[in-house]
Amino acid sequence: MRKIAESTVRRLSLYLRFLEEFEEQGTETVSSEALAARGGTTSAQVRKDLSFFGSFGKRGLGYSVGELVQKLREILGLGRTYRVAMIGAGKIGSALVQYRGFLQRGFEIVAIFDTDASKVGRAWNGLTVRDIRELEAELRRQPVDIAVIVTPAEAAQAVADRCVALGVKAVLNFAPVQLALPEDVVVKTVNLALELETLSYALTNR
Amino acid sequence: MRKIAESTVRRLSLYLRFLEEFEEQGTETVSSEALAARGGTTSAQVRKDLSFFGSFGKRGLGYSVGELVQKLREILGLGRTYRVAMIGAGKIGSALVQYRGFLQRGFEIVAIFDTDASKVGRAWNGLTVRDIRELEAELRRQPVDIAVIVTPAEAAQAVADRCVALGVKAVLNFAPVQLALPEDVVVKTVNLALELETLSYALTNR
DNA sequence: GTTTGTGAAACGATTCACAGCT
DNA sequence: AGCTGTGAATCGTTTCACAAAC
Repeated sequence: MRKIAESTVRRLSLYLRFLEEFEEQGTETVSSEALAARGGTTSAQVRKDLSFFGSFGKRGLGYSVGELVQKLREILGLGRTYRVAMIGAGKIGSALVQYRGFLQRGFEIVAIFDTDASKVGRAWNGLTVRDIRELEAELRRQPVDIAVIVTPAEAAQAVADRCVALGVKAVLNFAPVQLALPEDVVVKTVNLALELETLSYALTNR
Repeated sequence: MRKIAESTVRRLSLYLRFLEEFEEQGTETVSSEALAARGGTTSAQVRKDLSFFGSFGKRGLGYSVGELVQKLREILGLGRTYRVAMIGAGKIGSALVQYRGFLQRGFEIVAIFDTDASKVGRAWNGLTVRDIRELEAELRRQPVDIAVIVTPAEAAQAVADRCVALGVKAVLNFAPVQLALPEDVVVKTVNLALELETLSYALTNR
């Protein structure tokens, strides 16, 4: 498949959210204009984004909400369940484990790891926190698709390497470091410091 | 000042992180090539990014680490402290309040709000959780620069509007909604569902 | 009449490549 | 000799504008 820009994929994900809202409200048909208004973009952008994957609309009419939801789920690969390992059972890990949106969108947390002896053995949302030393044994027993890394900065690279060695092909990284991983592994880093500093920049320069 | 791309600002923030590491290691001088290697970009990119703000290097030599750190802090507006209100005292809010990086970079949380009566009155990291009904009174007594929104999706827009009415000029939004705010207000949204879906897309299309 | 789908044009960001300074 | 700073060239994304479909 032709290479699609990350910005396009992010917008598709947004469109899906809006379409689900329209669906709940019982709206059956939506124009690129309406979708654009909801998402702060332009109708041409919406149409171009969709056009990379096919033509899903009817001229003069717009898009069937249900059909487009279906198509977007397919495009984004949301038709299946992803198995997720959470690495780090600190505050953020704990918040993520309880985040409904995870399961709602088909991301199932199947294991949690930590180094801290006082956390190991505790039950979290029905899952037992395991010692990080059991990572290899556990992920061989039940492989995962995605590793969510919520460790301190110093531990992140090493633990990511171990996950990759175990066949993990996608990493969602909350540790404030730039992970160096093979390029066939997808890495998304959420870096709070970065977000704060772009806010700071914007506040300063206006 | 000339409009600078968001991607540029994010890279500057990354460079700053790397330079601080170099500083700790006692490195005094760094080339655009070295910075680029650390950050996964190119030397030309580094030089171009910096050139928007001045010329900080010495030809034939590179950049003084200490000087460049200083300059970047200035550019990013990190020379001051920002006062932050946390709105929502759920799991994520609680994780953020304890996040060291906040204070470390000059972002001081001065108030926490929630609707939940069982949370109101509790002390969190030395701060008392207040009833959201006190938002106006409290933010008038001690104005803040930034509101961090960690409420459920349904509550986010209304609470953001109230903050903006109180003069808040920057919002960091963790609620999974697209906030509609006046364009002189800077909004950064961290949307976990979006990150997961871009991972899903990348896993599917390769 | 309305709205899509899409080439073409405009715009913006990155990379190239080299003159100029140390 | 080495490395920056920056115009020019390239590449990628967004916007325009209109013919085609309903």
